Amino acid sequence: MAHEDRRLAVLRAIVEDYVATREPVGSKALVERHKLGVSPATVRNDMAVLEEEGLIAQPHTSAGRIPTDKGYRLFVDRLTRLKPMSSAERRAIASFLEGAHDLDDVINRSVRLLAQLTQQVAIVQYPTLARSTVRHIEVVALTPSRLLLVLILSTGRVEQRLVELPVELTDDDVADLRSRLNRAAMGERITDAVSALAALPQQVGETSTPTSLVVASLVEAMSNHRSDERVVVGGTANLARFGEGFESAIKPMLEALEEHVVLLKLLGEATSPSTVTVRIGAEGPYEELSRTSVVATGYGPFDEPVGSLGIVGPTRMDYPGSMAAVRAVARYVSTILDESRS
Amino acid sequence: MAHEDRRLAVLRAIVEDYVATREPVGSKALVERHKLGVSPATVRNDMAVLEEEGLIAQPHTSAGRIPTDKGYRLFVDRLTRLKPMSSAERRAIASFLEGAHDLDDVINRSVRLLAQLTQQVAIVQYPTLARSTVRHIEVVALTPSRLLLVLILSTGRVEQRLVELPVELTDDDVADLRSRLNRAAMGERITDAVSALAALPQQVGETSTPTSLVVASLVEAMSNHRSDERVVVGGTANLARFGEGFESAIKPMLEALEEHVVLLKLLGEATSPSTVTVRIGAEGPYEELSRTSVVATGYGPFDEPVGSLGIVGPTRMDYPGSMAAVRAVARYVSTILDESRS
DNA sequence: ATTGGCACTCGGGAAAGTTGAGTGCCAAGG
DNA sequence: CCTTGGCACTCAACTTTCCCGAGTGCCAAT
Repeated sequence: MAHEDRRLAVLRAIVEDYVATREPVGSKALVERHKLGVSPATVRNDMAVLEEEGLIAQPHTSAGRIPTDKGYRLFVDRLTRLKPMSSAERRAIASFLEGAHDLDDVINRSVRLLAQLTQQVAIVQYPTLARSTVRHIEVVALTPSRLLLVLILSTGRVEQRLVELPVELTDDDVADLRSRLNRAAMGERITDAVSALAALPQQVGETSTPTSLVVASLVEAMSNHRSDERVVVGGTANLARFGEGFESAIKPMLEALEEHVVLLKLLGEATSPSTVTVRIGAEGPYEELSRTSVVATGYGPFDEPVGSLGIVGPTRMDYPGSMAAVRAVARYVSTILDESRS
Repeated sequence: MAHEDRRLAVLRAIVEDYVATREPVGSKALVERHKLGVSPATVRNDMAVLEEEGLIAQPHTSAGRIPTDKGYRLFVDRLTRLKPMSSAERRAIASFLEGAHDLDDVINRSVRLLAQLTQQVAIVQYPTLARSTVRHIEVVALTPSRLLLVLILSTGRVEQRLVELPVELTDDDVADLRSRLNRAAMGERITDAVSALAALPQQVGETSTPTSLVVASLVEAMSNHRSDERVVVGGTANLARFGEGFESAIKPMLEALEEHVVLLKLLGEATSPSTVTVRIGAEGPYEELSRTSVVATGYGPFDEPVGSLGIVGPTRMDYPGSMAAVRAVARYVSTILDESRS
């Protein structure tokens, strides 16, 4: 139907205006700002229908309409044409990220960049251990009975563990241990490395104490959930900008941002690098965040995502813009990581 | 003079009440809540004097008094008796921090702890590189021409650097390099290690390219300012609690918290572990933070501080409590670090 | 020096009034 | 059957006015 189309156009207009002005939008203002080719009265009729469908609502009787969560949902699902980044923006992104060398740098720059592009709070997850492969295991004897294990992964991540041994090792023991560990685990995926390592002690058939202790510690480091939970947050100052009636939501936001577990859960839904996932308001599991939305995606080689990144902001946000920015940054991060892996 | 003493008592009472109630305190309320043994009229006279001295002020003519920055200053300098932590608190701190193993853990737990104890925003700086000694340098060949340098320091910090070489190295070359580097730098302080390393290439008199590249990279890692700038922030959610008229200050706060350089500058004044430094309001260099105070101290062995930690909050804060908490946490962190260094 | 008394100030909350954007509905016109 | 201009109605939010009472400064008495 022709009417159906126009109603959607009206919805889109409402969303766009509301996002831009932060104020309920009325029929008159709508026809003025968008050339809809119909009169306010007609728009009012359409609005009535949209309201019946639960896509928009009025804060109070004599006010304009604002989109509901459902309205935003429909908007992002069907009415959003991803606006490509301007070439200036592309260049800015590229040059900003290319200055980075080590992993920390890439991650930190990404958060800042994303926060700046979207003017929202940005979240970037460190590459998960699960997907990466072991590049090297270093064993350093701090004292004869105290070892520092350094685990170097393909993504550039470095994990460290201290092990206290009940016996003293000679330098040769250490060198032997190192080479055995590396022979078993190098190049393997974490999961495979874990099993390969687990098989080690028996294989060698020595007095298993030191080796098994070391292995246990390594396995622990590899399956360490805490490390998998590493995320970096940036652009918190943008929270203040939300202001104007959003104050009540700011506290739960700040709390969530400190709870990295929560953040990971929010990001967790979006692992595929090929899609940008949007969670709107109360769609998520957290009551307190019912007025915030999350725009996220995965990064890494697209058949094998290694992490997620995204932004968090009020439900009233610029979805097309955010989605474009999130996607763009994710792509660049993917490329950079890929280069450094070569 | 006897009057002098009472006036100070009045100032203390004003500070305490204002901190507790967040509201300007009047003469009548004062005598009711504190047994000063004098009448409101007398207190009013004292107040007039205090106001003349610039220690207190009235927001508007017919209101109670609030302390000025100068008033707080005098309060913390002369009227604060550090209240010791309760033994329950001590135990809580100890058990909370003792669960930590690696350095990251200690730092992260400390921030949380400090934020929780003070109900303010907490900042903890990573141990500076400058003071630590080199424990081990690991060289890993990722490809024949690509080295990963891992620098392990006495504080448990691990720095990594990638080096691209114009030539290819054999495993023996790498092993040789590693042992030479370690012989030169191990056990040295960063500063000494830098010079020792710088002397290396000539000493050996080889075609200096790979070695000097590696050395340059190591030196860079050691003098890396970015790493020295590492700070962790926690308890941001407490910002929301400040609320009620403090909203205008919340944005600059959030901004400052993202600018780690700023934070370091704030902490930088307080490096000695034996003193707790307090910066009140406009005493600091940042215009925007004129309504916030910093309570900080150094940690580490007291003759050789390795880092600082502290809290940031509104000028209207519980100074005695904050100072006690900051000091307590700094002490525990010092102990823990000391143990793990043994 | 301290204190009770007293006139004065003034921020801020309650009550009342005003405005105008926005709505829903209806009847007329394509 | 959809669109449109007209119209009466609603109600949040702003402005104005009013009032109260906490708090002050000053003074005269002790």
